[in-house]
Amino acid sequence: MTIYDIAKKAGVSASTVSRVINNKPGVREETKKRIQQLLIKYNYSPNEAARGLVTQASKIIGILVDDIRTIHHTDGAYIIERELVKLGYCCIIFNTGTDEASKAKYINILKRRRVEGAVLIGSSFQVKAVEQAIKKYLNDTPVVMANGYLDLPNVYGILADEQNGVANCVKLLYDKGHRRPAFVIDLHTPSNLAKKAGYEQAVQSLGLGDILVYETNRTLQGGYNVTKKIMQEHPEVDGIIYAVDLLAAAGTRALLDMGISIPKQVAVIGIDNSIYAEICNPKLTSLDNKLLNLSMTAAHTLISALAGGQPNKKILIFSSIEERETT
Amino acid sequence: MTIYDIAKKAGVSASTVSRVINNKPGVREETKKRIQQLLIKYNYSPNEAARGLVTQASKIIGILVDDIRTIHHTDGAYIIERELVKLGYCCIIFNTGTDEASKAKYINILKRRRVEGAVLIGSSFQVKAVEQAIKKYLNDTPVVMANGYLDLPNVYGILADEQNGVANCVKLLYDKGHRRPAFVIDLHTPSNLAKKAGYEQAVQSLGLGDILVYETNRTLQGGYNVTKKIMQEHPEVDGIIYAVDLLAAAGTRALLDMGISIPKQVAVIGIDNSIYAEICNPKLTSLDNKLLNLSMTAAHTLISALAGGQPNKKILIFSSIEERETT
DNA sequence: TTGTAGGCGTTATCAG
DNA sequence: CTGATAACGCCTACAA
Repeated sequence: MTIYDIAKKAGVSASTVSRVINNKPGVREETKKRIQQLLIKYNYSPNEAARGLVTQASKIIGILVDDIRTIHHTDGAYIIERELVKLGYCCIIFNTGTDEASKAKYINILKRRRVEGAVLIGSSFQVKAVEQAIKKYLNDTPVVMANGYLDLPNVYGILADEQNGVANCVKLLYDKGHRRPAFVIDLHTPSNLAKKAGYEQAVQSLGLGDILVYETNRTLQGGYNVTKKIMQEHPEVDGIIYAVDLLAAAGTRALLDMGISIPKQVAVIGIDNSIYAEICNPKLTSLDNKLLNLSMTAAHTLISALAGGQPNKKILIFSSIEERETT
Repeated sequence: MTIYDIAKKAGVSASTVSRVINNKPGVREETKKRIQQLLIKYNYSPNEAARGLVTQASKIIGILVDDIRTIHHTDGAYIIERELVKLGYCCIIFNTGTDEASKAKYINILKRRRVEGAVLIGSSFQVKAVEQAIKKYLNDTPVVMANGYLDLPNVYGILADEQNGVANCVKLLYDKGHRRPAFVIDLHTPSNLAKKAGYEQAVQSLGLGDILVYETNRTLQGGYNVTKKIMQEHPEVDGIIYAVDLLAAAGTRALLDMGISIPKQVAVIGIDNSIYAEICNPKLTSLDNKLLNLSMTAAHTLISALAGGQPNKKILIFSSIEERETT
């Protein structure tokens, strides 16, 4: 069912039908009514692709998520979707994985779909390959990075101050008498590296001795095992900060299973302040990097840029520590 | 940059460029090379909307999610996306909320985008308004329902046998000596109502006395409060089944805070076998409704239908109980 | 091997 | 107030 079909049935031209559909003035009330009825009768729905072709506006936003295992990435995508749909946009969402080359590929796909804007969720987009792909394909399209930044004229970054945040976590432990903190990292994303840097910085400035950084993979088993390893190799450790709540949750359980009391003997801090932190027993103290705020800000930054505004190129969102039962 | 621009630079016609882009035969190797270089030099990317107009194929799949708070819905959407992107589709994702009317609206949006297929995630799509909207707008497009079904020729349903599953949970409690089970429900979705029916059926067939169904909202606080209420009003209760893991996790904590031992005094069972169940301490026994399997099956059903196959109209996925520490 | 012409479904710009 | 007509970017016969 096209506007031509409707036009024929109504005995008018396609342009008149188009006017009615788009609520343009200059159509006699009577013909308008007639056409509207036919539109309804035949369940006419405009073809947005054809429409976009002539208006040069796809009304599509591209969202790229680097790691769907990270609950606040997926949640963030939905938050952004919800804001943009209000303005009549539709969102195509891809999960790119952490591989650099494939990210560039997806940016090309966004170009082919002629997206009017893009949001890249996750700090791992902050790499050369993505920068080049944006320059190549999306250089005329506003791109908002949720927890990342690239120095390009059309790129806007919303960043969590994770380095300071983690440094503050170390200080919190210190203030509570925990002087031997360890740090657990999984992926080497810019975000995680910033957290690690915050840990190292605070440990050094407070003179807490050696840096104790342990690596694991982002699974409950990984968090569990690495925690046991830490305590075996360094029984003097009295506080552990984990790069994400998920690992902290597993670590908490490992400590408990080892008969270690929390937070008395060992304090635990997670990062993200996700639902995991609240479900955990004892409830996790967690660095709140303001996911919701960050995603909302990303959405509004994009909306502003889309409207021709001049949003801030770089916005820093301050984190805070949500204290619960593990510190 | 259009094929015309490239054609001009190459000194050929647009059709020749088109042939090269689409790898069609009948282009002299030399001109082909020349054109390919120009394509790369100018970062040409075909406009998929224009392409779709002429090929009558949007290569777009629509995914509708009813409730993004449900972690296995959002995860499911990503699983499905990942499968379809392999075949060159791109997915537009909307979260519709649980409101019936707005769901119909989104189905219309899918039509306007001329999606080639759709996946509806969540049992709450199993309603009249959606059925009518599909008939009206998507009657020629394969629609797969993840955990739902509607009796229309183009609709395929993948369903979890939650009623039996919950009945089996009651039996499990029974076998372990827990004879006064209660059930906690939040949303009145078809899925949750099936779970409730399973509970009631088993309680009756085992002759376990009165039906004890409590309602709450899907928050940790809700799960916590309702659990205390249950134990106050019915201290004889010795087992609680919660409609979702999230509530069970909160309930577990409430029981512990009341000094009730788990599972000795009161056993707990959640539903979804989500990560929440594993993070919880004690780890939750949970009804595994095979989310991953269900989403995968949905994806493959759609792919089969898209390819012109005749997938099963209705597939039942059998659940199982993952026993952990709360039973 | 290559080019021309027509059309996909719309909107926009003119005339009338 | 209404109707031709020409785009938008691409593909595909058909013709050369």
